[in-house]
Amino acid sequence: MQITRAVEYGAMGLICLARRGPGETVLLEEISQEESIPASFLGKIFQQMSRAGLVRSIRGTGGGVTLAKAPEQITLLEIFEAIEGPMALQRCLAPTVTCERQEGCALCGVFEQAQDQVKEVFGRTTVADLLKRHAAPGQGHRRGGAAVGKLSPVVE
Amino acid sequence: MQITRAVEYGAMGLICLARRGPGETVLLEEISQEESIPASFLGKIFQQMSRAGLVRSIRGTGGGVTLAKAPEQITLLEIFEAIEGPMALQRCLAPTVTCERQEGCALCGVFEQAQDQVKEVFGRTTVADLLKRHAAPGQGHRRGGAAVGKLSPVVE
DNA sequence: TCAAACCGGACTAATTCGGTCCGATTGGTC
DNA sequence: GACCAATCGGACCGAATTAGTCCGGTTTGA
Ligand code: FES
Ligand code: FES
Repeated sequence: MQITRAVEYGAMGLICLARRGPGETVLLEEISQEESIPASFLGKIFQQMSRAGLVRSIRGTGGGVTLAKAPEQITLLEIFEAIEGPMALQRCLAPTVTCERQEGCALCGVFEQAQDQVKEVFGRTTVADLLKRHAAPGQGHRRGGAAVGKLSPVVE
Repeated sequence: MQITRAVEYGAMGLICLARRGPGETVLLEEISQEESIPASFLGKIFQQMSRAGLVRSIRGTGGGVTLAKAPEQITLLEIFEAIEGPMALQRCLAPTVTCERQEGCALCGVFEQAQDQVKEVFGRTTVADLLKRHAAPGQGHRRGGAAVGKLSPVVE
């Protein structure tokens, strides 16, 4: 039950791309080195993000990848779904379901609530946000985090 | 990135147990059949929930398992963590971290927000809630669910 | 003492994850 | 047109995780 490396790498890749000027094309190899992500794996990931329309990729000499939209327009949810497909926190929330029970099942109702929350967080977080927060170091995120029942006020 | 069967089965098992009278001991075999969960797997799962103090298990003739607390006192979060250990939606949120980056990393900050939301949902949902919703069939949960940006008002 | 039940750990099969490899394709450059 | 630079696409592979199974051990009631 963990976010995969692919998504993590994908997001890092886009942040790295957004850090450059807008519309700049960068070699995959360069991103790979900068973020220490295996180049061939990163290639795969960018392929998927390209198909999803998040980046544009240019082949041939002088090619590379560019953001296809402004960093403020690319959400983490899009990145996630570009790479993993539709989010399904539990098997019964997937497009094709294999579980009997189904109708009137309480359990997947809760899972769906949880999933909607995750989607909401991912959906409101853009690459620009990530970049901005990345640029401002100092206080790491760890262990000051809101515990259950005391949510961190992130937006407003 | 999915909730495991073990957690799903664990929750179903407890719901099944709660459906009986309070303090009633039930055979694992019985739960297994009722919920069509492999008996030996279910045994494993109840072992872990027993160690976590969610159920009490009685061996020997006439044994079985009972809820160790009232259904209103057992949250889905407890079930989850009894079975899976501490929740970590991403590797950097785990107790022992293997990722460089760490301090000032924007990405896992977002993941932690998402995780806190999930914990909040799971933490407020008890076995009693699940049972109640399970008992009231009719409207399944599917596809009426809140989309991003329009959260379902569950508790207030 | 015997059988009913859970306990505990070792084991296994299937699936997913985290990549690698390589040939094909596309586009510049000379 | 030859050649090189880059991504594309799919096949492949090893490791880890998931989803169980098995079996001998222990506890307990009859
Ligand atoms: S329908 Fe499969 S767990 Fe609810
Ligand atoms: S510290 Fe590992 S992804 Fe943020």
